[in-house]
Amino acid sequence: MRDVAVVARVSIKTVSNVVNNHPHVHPTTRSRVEKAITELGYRPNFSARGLRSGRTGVIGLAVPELRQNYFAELADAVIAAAEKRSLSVIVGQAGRDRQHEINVLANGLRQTDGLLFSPERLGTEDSAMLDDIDYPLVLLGERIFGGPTDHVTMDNITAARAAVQHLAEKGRTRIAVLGAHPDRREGQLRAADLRVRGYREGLALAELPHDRQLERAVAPWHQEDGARATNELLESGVEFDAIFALNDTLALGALRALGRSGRHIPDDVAVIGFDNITDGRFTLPSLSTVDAGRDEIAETAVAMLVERIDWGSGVRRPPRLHKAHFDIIERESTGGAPARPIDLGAGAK
Amino acid sequence: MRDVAVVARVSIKTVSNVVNNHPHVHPTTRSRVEKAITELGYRPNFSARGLRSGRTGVIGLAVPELRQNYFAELADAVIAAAEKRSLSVIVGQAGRDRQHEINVLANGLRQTDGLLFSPERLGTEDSAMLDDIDYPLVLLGERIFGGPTDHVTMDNITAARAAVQHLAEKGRTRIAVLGAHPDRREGQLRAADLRVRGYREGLALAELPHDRQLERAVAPWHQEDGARATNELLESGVEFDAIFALNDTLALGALRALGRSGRHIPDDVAVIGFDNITDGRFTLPSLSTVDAGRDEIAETAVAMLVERIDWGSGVRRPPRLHKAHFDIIERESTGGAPARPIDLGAGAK
DNA sequence: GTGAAAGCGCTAACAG
DNA sequence: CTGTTAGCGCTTTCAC
Repeated sequence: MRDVAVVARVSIKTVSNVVNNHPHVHPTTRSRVEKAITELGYRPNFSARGLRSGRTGVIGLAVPELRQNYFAELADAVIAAAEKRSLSVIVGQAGRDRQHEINVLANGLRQTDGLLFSPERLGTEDSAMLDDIDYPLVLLGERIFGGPTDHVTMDNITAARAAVQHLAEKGRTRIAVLGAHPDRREGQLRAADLRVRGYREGLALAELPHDRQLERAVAPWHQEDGARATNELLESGVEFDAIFALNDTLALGALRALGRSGRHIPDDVAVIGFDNITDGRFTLPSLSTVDAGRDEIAETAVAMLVERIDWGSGVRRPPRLHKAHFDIIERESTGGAPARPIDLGAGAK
Repeated sequence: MRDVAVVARVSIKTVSNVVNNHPHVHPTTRSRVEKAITELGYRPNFSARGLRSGRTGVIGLAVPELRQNYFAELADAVIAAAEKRSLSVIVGQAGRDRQHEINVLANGLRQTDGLLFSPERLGTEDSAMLDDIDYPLVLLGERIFGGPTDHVTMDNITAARAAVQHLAEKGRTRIAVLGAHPDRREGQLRAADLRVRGYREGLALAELPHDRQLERAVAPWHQEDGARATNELLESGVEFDAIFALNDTLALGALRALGRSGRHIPDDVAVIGFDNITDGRFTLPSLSTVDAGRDEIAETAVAMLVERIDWGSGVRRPPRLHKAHFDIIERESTGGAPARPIDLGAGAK
C-alpha cells in the first residue's frame, strides 16, 4: 500500500480511501491511484484489515457432513446468501464425533466473525455449553430449549404430522417410520425425536393405532441405513403399507430395498421422505417429501448472524427463533403424477 | 494477550510462547499462564497472527456448485484433508457464470493462502490467465495444457475408454454417450471433450462403428438434463443398447427416463456413469460407474497446494501434473450382481 | 480532499 | 527460561 502511495504520489490514506470507495476523493487522484494499483498488482491484505476492524468478513458453517445431500444443498444456499452480503464461508464438518462438535461449538471456527452451527450429536444435555458462547452464533435445524441462542429451524412436529396425514389421506393405515433415534430419552429435542412425535400425533389425528413395531430406530441417516432398516422391517414380518422416512436419504435407501423385494411403490407401499433434496425428483418412482424450507433457513440464518455480528458483544439480546415454512410435495411415491415435462419419461404410459 | 500477561505476571512474549506450545517454558509459568487464559477467556486473534506470519491458515476451494453431489463429496474430502493439516477451507461456488469464474481465478478467494480451483466454464482459451496468477494455485479436474499451474486430475481419456470397453465386453454394440459439450471445438480439453475422445477410442478398440447420432450433447450435467437427453434419444428412434453418461448425475437422470419408458436395465439398455458418487450405490438398479479417485485427488491437491504455499512466491517451480487412479465399478446397471449385504433387498430373487 | 501518526494483536529478533 | 522492542498492512482519528 505504501508502494502504491509512492507511485501515485499520494499518501497512504488516500490509497485506502480509493480502495474502500470512500467519497470525497478527487477523480484525478482516484484514477492515478487506480493506475498505480494495477501497475503494482496491489491487493489489499484482509488479515490486516481484519485486525483493524475486528472483522474478518468470513462466517463459519459447521454441518455434520457435506456428503449428505441435504447439508450440501444447505451449504450451497448459505454460501449464496453470504455472498450476497460479501461474506465468505468457512465450512467445517463436525458430525463425525461428539467431541469434535463440542470443540467447534466451544471455540467457533477460527478466523470467522460468527458461526452457523447444525449439530448432529449434541442434545439438550449440552445446552449448558451455550451459556459460555462468547461469539455470534446461530443454531440450525434443531431447537435446544432454554438456550440463549438464536435458532433457525422449522416446525418438525407439525411437518411430520402433515406427512403422516398425507399418507393417511391416501388410505394408508399401517405407516412405518424410519429414523427414530436409537437411544431415545425423554426431553430430547433432536429432529428425530420431534419428527417421531409428529408421527405419533399424525396417527392419532387420523385415528390410526400406534404400533411400536412400526417405529424403526435408525442412525445415522444414510442411504445404506435406510435400506438396511427397510430390509429388517420386511424380514420382521410386520405388516405395513407406507413408510415415512425421517429424511430423504433414508427414503432413497428404502425405495431401493422395497424395489428389490418386489414391492410396488406406491401400490404396495407408499413412501414419503423429509427435506426435499434434489435427488428425490429423479428417482423412479420420484419421492414425495416434506420441503423443509432450506433456502429460507439459509437466508434467515445468515441474516440473523449478520445482525448478531453487527450488534457486537456489548448488549445481550434475547434469543430469537425462526421457523421456516414447510410444504408437502406429492410425487409418485405416494401416488402423485409425474412432473411435466422433464422427469416424465418418453413413452410412459 | 496483554491482559493475560498482566494476570499471569509474565511478559506478553511468554504468553505467546505458551499459546504456541513453544518449548523452553517453565512448567510452573506455563500453568500459571494457562490459568490466566481460561480465567480471562482469552482466544488468540488469528487475523493478527496472520498479519505477522503472512499466512492465514485458510485455503480456498472453488467448485461450480456444491449441490452437484460430486462436488459435495469432493469438498468433503478436501475439508478432511485440510483439517489433517490444521487448515480450514473457504468454499466458493463459481460455476454459475463464466465471469464469476474469471474473477475467482484472477483474485483467488480473499483471506486464503492458496486456492484449489475446479473450473466449469473456463477452457483452453483462458489459459493465458494462468500466467498472471500470483498466488498458490492448484487446478482440479481438467487439464489446461501449457499452463504454468499444478494440476490434479485423472486420465479422462483412458477411463472413458475403459467404460466403453466394459460395455462392449457385455456385448453392447450401440453405445450412446450422454454429456458431450454443446459447442465442441477442436483443441478444447474439458472433461467432456476428453471423455468423448475416450469414448470414440473405446469404440474403435472394440471395433464398433461410430455413429454421430449416438453422441448426445448435454449441458449442464444435472439429473434433469440427463433425463431430458435420454428422452430425446428415445424419441429420436435411434437404436441403442447402452448409455455411457459422462457423469453419474446424468446417469441417474437417464436411469429414470429409461425406467419410465419401460426399458429394462440392463437387459434392454446398460448404463454406466462416471464419478462414483454415493447415490449410485442405492438406485434401482444400482449404477455402474468409473471411480475417478476422488479422495486421492483431494488428498494430493491439498498436499500440492501446501507445498506451493510453503515454497513462497520466490522461486518459480515447474508445474506438476498428478493423475489419480481410476476403477471401473460394475453394478447392476451393466449386469453386475447386487452388493451384499446392505443393498440387497430382502426377498430379492 | 489529503496527510501524519497511532495502534489493532501478534510474533521474530535479540537481549538478558 | 523470560523480557523488550519493532513492525506486519491497514484504518482511524485529527490536522491541515
